[in-house]
Amino acid sequence: MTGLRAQQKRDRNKRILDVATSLFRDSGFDSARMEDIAGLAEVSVGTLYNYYENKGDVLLAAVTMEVEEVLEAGRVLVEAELVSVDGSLNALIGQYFDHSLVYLSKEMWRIAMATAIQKPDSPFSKHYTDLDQRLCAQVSALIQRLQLRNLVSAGIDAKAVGELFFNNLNMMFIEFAKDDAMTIDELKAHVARQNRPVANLISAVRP
Amino acid sequence: MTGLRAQQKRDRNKRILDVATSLFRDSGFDSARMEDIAGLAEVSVGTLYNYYENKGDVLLAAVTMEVEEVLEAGRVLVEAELVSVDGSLNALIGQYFDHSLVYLSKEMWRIAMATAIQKPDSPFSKHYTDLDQRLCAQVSALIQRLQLRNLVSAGIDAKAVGELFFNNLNMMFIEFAKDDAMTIDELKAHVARQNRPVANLISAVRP
DNA sequence: AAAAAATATTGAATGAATTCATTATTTAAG
DNA sequence: CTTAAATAATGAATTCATTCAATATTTTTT
Repeated sequence: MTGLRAQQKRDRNKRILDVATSLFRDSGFDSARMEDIAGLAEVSVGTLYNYYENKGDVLLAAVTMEVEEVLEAGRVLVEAELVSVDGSLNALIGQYFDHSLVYLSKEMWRIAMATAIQKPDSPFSKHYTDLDQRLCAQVSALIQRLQLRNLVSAGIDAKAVGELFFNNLNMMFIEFAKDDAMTIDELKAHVARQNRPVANLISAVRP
Repeated sequence: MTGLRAQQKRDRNKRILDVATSLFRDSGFDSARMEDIAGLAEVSVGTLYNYYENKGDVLLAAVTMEVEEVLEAGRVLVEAELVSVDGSLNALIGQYFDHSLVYLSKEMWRIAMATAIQKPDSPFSKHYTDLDQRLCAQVSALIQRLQLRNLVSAGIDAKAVGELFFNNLNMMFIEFAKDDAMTIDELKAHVARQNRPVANLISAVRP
């Protein structure tokens, strides 16, 4: 038995998250009022605030679900056949970007990222930051695996280079979210250009 | 003659900015109410909103002044004697970081960055983004100058590498602002480690 | 120098997020 | 199976950012 309370909590939480995600996507973040979310999820406003510290936190929770999926898909790619530094890196990063607008709008990303920066102590911000670190670790893991396969030169600090690549793609994703006119393909191309020189330099020449 | 209106505008604007900067630093962003800022600056709330679109914009204006100073100091460094890739890069970046907490608190940075992301169409957000681009261009300019001096290998895409370095330091600065416990020295050390492998790889071996 | 047009200022009104004292429900103890 | 303790839900009240119609000031025109 899970306990009645735990069950009810899970149910309410799911309802809140489902309702909020649709509202944010369909009406935009600002137009979705906490009262609306509470009403549609059949809880009171007070209860809503029992589950989430503030409106931004509700959004961050939705984004979080999305990133978990991206991480899982990325894990598969890192384990897969590795061809070249440039190729594998672009495949992984391209996958991140392709996944980003499936459930979420650019506006939702903007507000989620802004909230994570603005209130770093709120529980969901911490969770979001943790996801970022796992994504970063995934890029580093890719470089390390390429190194094990002798596709990256031995002397290279793979972790450091992975962080560099990740921070770059993360920053570029912020630029992408800020600019409604920018397409995913343009984003990919720009990041690929930035990565190329370093990817080439760290590539080991096969004996 | 400058015109009475223009003069009054400049005066009011200065008062608002001075008052707001102190209030944000001393009482924190949330505790500083728009009514307080207006009152101390001797204008009405309505007028305050004539000068700035929203509360975040007021903060962004303060941050903007600060970044202009950093840019100017950076310009001097880029023109100065260049020693090595690693050395020059760390000098420039270290300068950025050292300057960052002179007038502003970490909280002010967090909210400024969050606002710039969240409302990319507001005039001050555009201005802030523009400053970021100028900082980025400055890092690229450094790499290009190192290349002219034959300290960076000829074949390298200096602009791309500069962007990579910049996006990395920018992202790391966000992490720094999010973490109240992190010191500037820790930030510098971490970024230096991330840059080192690439700095070494692009360095030309002097003939 | 009066009138008209253009620009700015004002603060009360609005609306939405957030708080909190009260009330209700669930769980644990006797 | 009561009773007490612990948790959770509630929504009216509060607090602020933001808006806007009315008013005032400055500039331009005649």
